[in-house]
Amino acid sequence: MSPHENAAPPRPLRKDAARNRELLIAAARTVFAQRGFAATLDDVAHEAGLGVGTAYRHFANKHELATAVAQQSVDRVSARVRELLTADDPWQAVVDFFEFAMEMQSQDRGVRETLTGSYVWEEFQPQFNVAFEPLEKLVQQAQDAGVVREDVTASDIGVLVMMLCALGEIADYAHPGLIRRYLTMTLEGLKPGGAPLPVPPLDTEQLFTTIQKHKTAAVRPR
Amino acid sequence: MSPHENAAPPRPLRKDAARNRELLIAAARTVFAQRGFAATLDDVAHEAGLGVGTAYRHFANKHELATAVAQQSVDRVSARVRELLTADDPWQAVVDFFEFAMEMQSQDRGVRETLTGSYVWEEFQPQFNVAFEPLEKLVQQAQDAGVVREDVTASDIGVLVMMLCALGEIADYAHPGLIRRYLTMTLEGLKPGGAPLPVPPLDTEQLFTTIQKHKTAAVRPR
Amino acid sequence: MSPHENAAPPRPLRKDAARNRELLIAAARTVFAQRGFAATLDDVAHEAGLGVGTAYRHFANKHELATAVAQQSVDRVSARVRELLTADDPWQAVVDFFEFAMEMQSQDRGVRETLTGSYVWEEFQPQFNVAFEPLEKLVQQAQDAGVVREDVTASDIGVLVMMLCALGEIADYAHPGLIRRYLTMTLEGLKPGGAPLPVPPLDTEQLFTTIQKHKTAAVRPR
Amino acid sequence: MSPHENAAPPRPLRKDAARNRELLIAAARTVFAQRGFAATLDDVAHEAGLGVGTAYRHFANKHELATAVAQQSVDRVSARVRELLTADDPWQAVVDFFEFAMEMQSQDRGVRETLTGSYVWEEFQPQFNVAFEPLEKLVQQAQDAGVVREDVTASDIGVLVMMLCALGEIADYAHPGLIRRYLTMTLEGLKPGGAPLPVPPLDTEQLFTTIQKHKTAAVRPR
DNA sequence: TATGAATGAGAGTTCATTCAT
DNA sequence: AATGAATGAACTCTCATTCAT
Repeated sequence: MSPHENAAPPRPLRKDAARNRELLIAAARTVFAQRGFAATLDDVAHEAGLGVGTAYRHFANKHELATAVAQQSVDRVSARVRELLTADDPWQAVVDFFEFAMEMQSQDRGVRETLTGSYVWEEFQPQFNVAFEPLEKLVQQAQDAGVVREDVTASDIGVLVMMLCALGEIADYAHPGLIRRYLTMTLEGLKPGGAPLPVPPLDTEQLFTTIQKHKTAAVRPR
Repeated sequence: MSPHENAAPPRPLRKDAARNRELLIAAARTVFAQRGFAATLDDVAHEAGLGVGTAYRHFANKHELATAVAQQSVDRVSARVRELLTADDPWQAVVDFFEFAMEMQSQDRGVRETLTGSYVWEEFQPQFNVAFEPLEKLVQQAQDAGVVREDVTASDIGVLVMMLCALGEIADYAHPGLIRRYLTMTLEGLKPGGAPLPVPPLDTEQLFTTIQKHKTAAVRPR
Repeated sequence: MSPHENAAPPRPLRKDAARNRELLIAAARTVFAQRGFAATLDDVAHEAGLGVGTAYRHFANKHELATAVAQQSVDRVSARVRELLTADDPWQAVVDFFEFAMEMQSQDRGVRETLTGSYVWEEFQPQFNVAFEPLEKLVQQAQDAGVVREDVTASDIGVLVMMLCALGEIADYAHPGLIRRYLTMTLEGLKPGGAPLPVPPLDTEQLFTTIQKHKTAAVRPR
Repeated sequence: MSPHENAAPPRPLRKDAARNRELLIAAARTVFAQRGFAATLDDVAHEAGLGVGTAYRHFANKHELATAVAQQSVDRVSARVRELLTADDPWQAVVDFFEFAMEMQSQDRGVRETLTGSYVWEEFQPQFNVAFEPLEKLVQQAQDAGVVREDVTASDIGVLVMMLCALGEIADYAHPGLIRRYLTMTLEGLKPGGAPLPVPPLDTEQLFTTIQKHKTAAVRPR
């Protein structure tokens, strides 16, 4: 690289710009975690020690920033699932996955609002798929081991996590731990030997699209 | 005896006014059902073919109208539970109760937002209790018949319904019927013989209070 | 030393923002001067060539802007009183003070509404006191010279100004100058030798509090 | 009068209608006295035990009712002045007039708002004149007795009363009696021997018109 | 005729987004 | 590139006045 770089600005992202992006996402996580997506972008920007304008330089609008936050969360889930793929006990791996997801949401109202579909956005899809691939393997392993009913899919797990998050959204603040009661019941439903499921599951694509559709109806950006 | 009668309405309400009140609640149900409680009172009023002022004559504010809508829904649930108390098959009664609740929420985003706690209000408590009393009996009957695990309570049913509603909120519009898949799984979790539940349930009062607290954090009336 | 400096403005305020703030206060003075505090903040903002939102960026609400306007007026009075303290003729200084106050109010319905107590606010008190200190000296000087009756206080002057303003409020627009007629009569009442005053005056604090109380009853901010 | 009166309805006012009119004015006096003209016509009507509609049957709008109230007040003043015309001591008569007016306003915020010009209306004029005629005589008597300066008129008295009322509006609630202090000073200004008045007074007509103009600017009926 | 329900323009305030500095 | 000031549509709620019952 020549030292005359002023001549060629189009580098992907200047170092401080990249840093600001991360600052913003971190601030957004903090703020959204506490007050949900109802929080102001002004608040997020100031939490990051930046101006609103800067936020808009990095993210087209509030939803995009929210999506970025959500993506990071999903990335963390992805990573965890991949770890769990190498676990010894396939059933425990499934349980651990649920517990990890519960742990995440219990800390973060933004995550809950995301998983409950109040606020996701189109650009979200890639990460979504990335997370579901290993989850499918995790489920398959458990099914191969005969500890999870055959007719259950990764998208079912996604749905069940979301339902549990809905509870977390309401009860976790006042009664942390309560969610474990319903997690236990939910896990019962995954074990083999239950009544046949009357309706086929969504595939990953459908699940994503469905959440999309919902949010579009729910939130109208100005 | 309607549970509302303790309220002792100061005057019987003029015939047209009573009709408009109903019109407003109906309109509110329609509008809130489609667009959630984010919808404007203006919209509700116009859906009812009335002016905003009229809405404000009947309801002190948006929350009160929302509460009225929610109360009607809860009343319908109450009534249904009481019917089911006389059913022959106690398990089927429980299933029917879930299906009724699902049917209701599937039609109505307002109901879902109510059950998910985004928008309930203090005055709501009496109805809430009225609905839970017979539900406790329903659970007891099923437990006496040995078809529901002993450690499950009415408040658990409430929580599970709420979780299923969260799914309805997202998926029902695009995939009506999908919810039956997860209802089936959920019901598995109620059957006797499952793993012990690691955490005690909330009692009815706690459940109500918890939903209250949540909503207070989420929605700030002006 | 300006009396405002204790306030310690967090930041020096960007140049354009500072200008807009002044524009707003100026516009507010103009608009409130003509139409009183009943005028809309929308109107004020547009008079300033700005949007409402801008007004709300600078002032938390209408009252705060009104207070800012009122403070400027009181500051002008303060300054004038201080000047008059050095005048040669103590009686003429008192007269000049009244005339200055009349001149001010005659131009400005906002000032009148302030002095008549329709719209003052808590934060206003410091300025109020700052204005009354030198006024007390002015009165004392006149009493030492034997041209004002001994039992009269600065708060009396305040009250009399207010009463004259009430007249200005009604008559000044149509009959500018008329107020001088009643000012003359009022001044007669200040001269030594009159009938004893049957009731003690308020002190400065009481006067302020009284105006406060009144306004609180009259105006209810939302 | 024939007993067949149903045949001829166009009598000036049916007895109960007349009674309702009085009920309304009485209620308006009560309500306006306490809360000023900011009070709702609904409130006035209910205070009278009637519906708003009835209020509108008797008075074209809020202002007209306010005017009716004001008229009664002025009538009471008129009557009192006429009484005082026969008093022995012409100076005391003037003093008594002021005291009567102060007494009235001290009880009634509506009166104050009327006399301060916040809320009078066109139809008011006749009563206004009726009140001023005897007042002129009262002043003349005092001047003939040499106890009031020659260049003072009835309209001056009106103006001074109004100014004192402005004080009452602010201070009377918290400091009843304080007004007597300023009444004393005001009366000093009326005694012969003062500095010449630099501006001629308004005549009654002008005074009325001036108050009119003011109010038109101040209050904009919708 | 009396009632009180209905109306709707308007007020104060918020906040996502734009844009001048 | 970063800032934060400006914008204005939108939202909730009030109340003088009208009108159906």
